[in-house]
Amino acid sequence: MFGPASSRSGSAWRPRPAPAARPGGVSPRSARRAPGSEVRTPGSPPPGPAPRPALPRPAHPRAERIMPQLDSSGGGAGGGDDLGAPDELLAFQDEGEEQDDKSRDSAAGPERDLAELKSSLVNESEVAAGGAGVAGAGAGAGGEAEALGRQHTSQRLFPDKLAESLEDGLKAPECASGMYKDTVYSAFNLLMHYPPPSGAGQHPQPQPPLHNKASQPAHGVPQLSPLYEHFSSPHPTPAPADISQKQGVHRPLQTPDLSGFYSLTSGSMGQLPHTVSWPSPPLYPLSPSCGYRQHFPAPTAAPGTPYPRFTHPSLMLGSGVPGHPAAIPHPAIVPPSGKQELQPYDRTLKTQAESKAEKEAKKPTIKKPLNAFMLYMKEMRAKVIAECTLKESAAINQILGRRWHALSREEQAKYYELARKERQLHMQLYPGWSARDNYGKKKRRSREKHQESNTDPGSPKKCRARFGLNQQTDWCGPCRWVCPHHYPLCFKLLP
DNA sequence: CCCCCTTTGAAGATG
DNA sequence: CATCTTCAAAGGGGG
Repeated sequence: MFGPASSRSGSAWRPRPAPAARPGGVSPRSARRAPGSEVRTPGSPPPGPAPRPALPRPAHPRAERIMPQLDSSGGGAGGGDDLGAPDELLAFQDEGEEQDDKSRDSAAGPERDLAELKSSLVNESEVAAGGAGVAGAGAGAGGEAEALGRQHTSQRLFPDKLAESLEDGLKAPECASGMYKDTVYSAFNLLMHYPPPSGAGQHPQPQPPLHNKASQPAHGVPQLSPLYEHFSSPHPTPAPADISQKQGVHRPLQTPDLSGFYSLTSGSMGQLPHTVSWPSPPLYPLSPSCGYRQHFPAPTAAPGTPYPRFTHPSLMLGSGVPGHPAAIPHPAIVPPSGKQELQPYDRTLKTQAESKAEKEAKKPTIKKPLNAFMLYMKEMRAKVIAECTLKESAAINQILGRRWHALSREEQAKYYELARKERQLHMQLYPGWSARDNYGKKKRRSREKHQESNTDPGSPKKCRARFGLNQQTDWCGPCRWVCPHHYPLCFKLLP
């Protein structure tokens, strides 16, 4: 068995994310938005993490967690038993079953049929789960609510344009099958969010300056770093940097071996052609108390120096001099806005007061390390885009989610392992960092907006309680979500 | 310009 | 302790 470990309880990895824990095949977050998905069968597990056996808590709050084990003798899920688990079956629903479900659903009405037809092209898992729900304990009104909820969700989440896009994209059988199997584990192409500080591509080929997504290759052709080129090809050729299109985050690639992450000895560094005069080792002190900032003064480099996007956190923090090339952001560190920082020339246009205020406001943000699925998405997104001619991330992510569940245990384990190393590296790079640091930076506005609104009916739970509805079988979300069953009641009672 | 959508997993917050 | 919430990536779309 394997699965992500949790530092929270110091417990073991749970076997696999159980799709059954998400009625209607939607995530908890989706469930909050999709009325029908709130319906839970009495015996069904809550959407939260499954109970896990306790393990010794690591000394460090963010200390290493137990890795997913390919060993099938692990507790709970031995051998292939998981494959027979109901929750797994849901994830592996195939086209045939989906067709049946769709046919069943199509009898509900033309309008719903249309919405279902559109949404089901991607939401097979939802449809399948809905069908399962009918057969399950939640049949009846709950199942109907769920179906209607899906309809509403589909209409809301996939307006015509997107639906058409999905239809086009999913015409390729591969896109709809959810059984993408030729996932090639490419460790180097995965994470490497925390590159060797030398910007130490083995190859001194110039890299494009930080650019926006307009300059990205169509359909997200993987942006391989020099390191990737080095490791993946005996005759590496210049390649564009691995750039986070949206945030300009440069994520050069590294060896998945953790030792490769950190053990950049002076000898190994010497082999790397420095495009900037990065300080000599130690480059990434491993001790949390090493105070690496003291070790790494801002490197000096001529303007236009290739590989300008990576820096040690300290370099980022200390690079406030306009025009100074030392402003090389670490991949995990981005301006709070999530946008690329102004280029030096732009910065010079700002007044000193503005710059000062901006500097104070724009303390760099250390991003969360990517989890296994995020790493998987990062690697496979380009493939899906190419195969399905889709561009919209929401649709692509749905496909990726299904493919993720279709992955074998071994394949998933690879990503869990990479994610574990990612966290470990992140923890060592930023010993004092906590995910709490980024809390509220995205949703603050929304939350504030909601708090300002006195008419906000609150959570579905509160909504149910307010109307005396059964928390288990009834759904009555906030009125803004327009519950097909209860919204008249909501609208009637709420101001 | 900013936020939404959509996915899973990790982890902080809350009751 | 169980549950809820937020944020990681991505990029088109919409207000």
